Amino acid sequence: MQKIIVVVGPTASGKTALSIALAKHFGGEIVSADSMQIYREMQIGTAKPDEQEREGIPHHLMGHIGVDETYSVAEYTEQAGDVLKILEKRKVVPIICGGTGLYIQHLLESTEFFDIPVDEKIRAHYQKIQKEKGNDSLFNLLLERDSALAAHLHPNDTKRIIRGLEVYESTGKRLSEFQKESKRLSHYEPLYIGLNYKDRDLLYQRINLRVDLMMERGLLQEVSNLLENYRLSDTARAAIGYKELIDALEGKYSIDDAVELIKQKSRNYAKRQLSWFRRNKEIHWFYPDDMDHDCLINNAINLAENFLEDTI
RNA sequence: GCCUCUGUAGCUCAGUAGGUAGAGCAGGGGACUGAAAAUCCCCGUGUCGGUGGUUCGAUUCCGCCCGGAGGCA
Repeated sequence: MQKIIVVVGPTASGKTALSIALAKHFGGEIVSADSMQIYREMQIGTAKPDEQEREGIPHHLMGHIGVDETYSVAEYTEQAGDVLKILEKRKVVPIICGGTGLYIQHLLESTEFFDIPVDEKIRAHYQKIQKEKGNDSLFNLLLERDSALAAHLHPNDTKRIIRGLEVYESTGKRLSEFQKESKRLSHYEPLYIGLNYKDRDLLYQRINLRVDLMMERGLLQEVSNLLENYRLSDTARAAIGYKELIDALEGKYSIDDAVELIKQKSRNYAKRQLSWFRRNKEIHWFYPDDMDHDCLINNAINLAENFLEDTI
């Protein structure tokens, strides 16, 4: 079993600083679990730590993808698995740090990822059905083909419904079957450390402040450069802060409105992240508004120390 | 000063041909197996600006008062 320290939490909760402190203390290396920090050319808006902030700690899976490329959990799971293997051989403690719950879950939580690539043709076909006949008739198709999957999906959840239909059509097997078979014993032993604010308003204030800071650091410039020099992939374009400024640059609304929207979307996102992470009962939560910074770091280090020493 | 429009949920606004009201957004909770910074679901009592009047009953009609916007001077 490979022991792994995992730092999770909503945006702007202080994950980066904590992960670097942990890495320094244990001679560990950081494995990012962030669906947007993977992009090489996106710096400011993704709050990617620069060289100085990294304090010489190696960061894996950060900035290793071009903005013209799409990316998904599948690639992440595979690449992160490889990185963890290498770190294990080198006897280096991996510190996974990131806010993308799905990536972390697939990497660590007993889920073998099955290899069923996207089939754009099938996808388009069902999207057309959805458009012409509506959500309900699409949902009924899934009910016929994979009722177990349909049972826990809402009829409006077309994204997942289409994925279910796509898997069935391209493999002849139900997605719910794949899901059942994907359970396996994990060979990872994670220690989850979560960061959250007791006072939600405080977290939101931090988010607002950080967006202003991003603008001061030249986010607008970064976005217009990307627009001029690259063809952004759909996944890269979906990044909060980029999407809104692109729309503003294209004249849909003012830059000021875009900035407000970015704050809004970031807050909404933080809430969704929390609802994802709260589900994981193994997380040891720390609250920066309940404890001073050094104290929090020391407590986290102590927790990790016990975890790493303890050889079960 | 006169005329017109307007004041309803934190915000933007519907609405009640008189029986005390509902959407979007915000906010809260949840879901999540190859788009996940994505996508989806659930949660709406608020002196209907104030005050008098008409009425069995007014947020709705009428008067006055107080905000706001526009027009004429």
